[in-house]
Amino acid sequence: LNSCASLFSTLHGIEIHGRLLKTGFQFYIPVSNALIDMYGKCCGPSPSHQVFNEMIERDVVSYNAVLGSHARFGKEMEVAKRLFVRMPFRNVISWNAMIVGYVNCGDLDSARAVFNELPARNVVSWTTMIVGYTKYGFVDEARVLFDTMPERNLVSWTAMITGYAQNGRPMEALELFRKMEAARMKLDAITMIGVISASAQLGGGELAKFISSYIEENGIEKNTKILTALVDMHAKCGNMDEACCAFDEILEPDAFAYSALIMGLATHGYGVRALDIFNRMRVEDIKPDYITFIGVLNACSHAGLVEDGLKFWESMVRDYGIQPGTEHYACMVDMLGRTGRLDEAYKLVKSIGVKPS
RNA sequence: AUCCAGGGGUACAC
Repeated sequence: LNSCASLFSTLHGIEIHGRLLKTGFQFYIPVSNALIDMYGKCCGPSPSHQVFNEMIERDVVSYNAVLGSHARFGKEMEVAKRLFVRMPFRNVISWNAMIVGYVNCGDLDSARAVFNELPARNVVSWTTMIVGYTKYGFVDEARVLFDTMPERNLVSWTAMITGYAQNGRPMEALELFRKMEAARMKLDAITMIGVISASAQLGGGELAKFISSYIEENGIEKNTKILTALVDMHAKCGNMDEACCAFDEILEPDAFAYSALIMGLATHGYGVRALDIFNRMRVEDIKPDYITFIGVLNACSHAGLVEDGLKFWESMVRDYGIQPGTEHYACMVDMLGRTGRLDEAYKLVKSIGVKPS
């Protein structure tokens, strides 16, 4: 059931549910608890509730699992709160589930209120608050929590590093990375993504080399996300050869990976190569998205491929149903402007429904 | 090992 939950494999979950009823295993509380959790993760609160209601005897985990089904995405926090206050059992996990819900709906004040009331906070409570603050740009508030929490683990460090990286503060991200190193902590792939992203923002070739070899030497798992981050980093640090090598290591590149490579090639003026990669993406049947087209139009703009640019601009809306955003307009205006087609550029600006930036 | 926290790609000009 746990595997079904993490794979969102509802059909297998339902099949197992059926077998449990035949074998009588549903009367073993942990099994029904796992069922509640599986349904909550795969299908949402209603089937969870149904299993919960059919139980003869429930424990705190049963309540937490059904609470999680409501709170997880931060929708239904009203329901979650009602359940939370009338639950007969409650532990730190119940409180944390409420904090997660409030964080995920952007209600940081409520998250903080729950956190403040929580009698016995654990490392998850603290880390969830740190993530909440950084997600909404309050990096310094997050850092205060990070510095005052009684104990930190890998996830807390990663949350703080990623928070800095995502908020455009790469120096501080790397400073924490150095501290982890100095403390001889073992880093994992998720931590490294924040570190790679920070290095990409700094854009130094030496740093990029160091990071690459660090990943090799420490046996960091080279999954698609790591490799995509490396493509981006090498491109931003001016080493397109390394960027391409990283891309070639990706077994099944997705839209993120293609976009990172296309954008890197575009930035360096390799318009034709960028369009080549875009074409390969079509052949491999990977659906380009909003961001892919920023790279594609950017490639046309930087390489002066105006006719291609106009073609992709139309195709974007017609074939892929992507509504142009400010970035796409900017690429087009830039492209037309650079090649002296100023009246067309002007017409395009005037055609933007909303106020142009 | 029945329930809670960390993940990559985003335009132009200066």
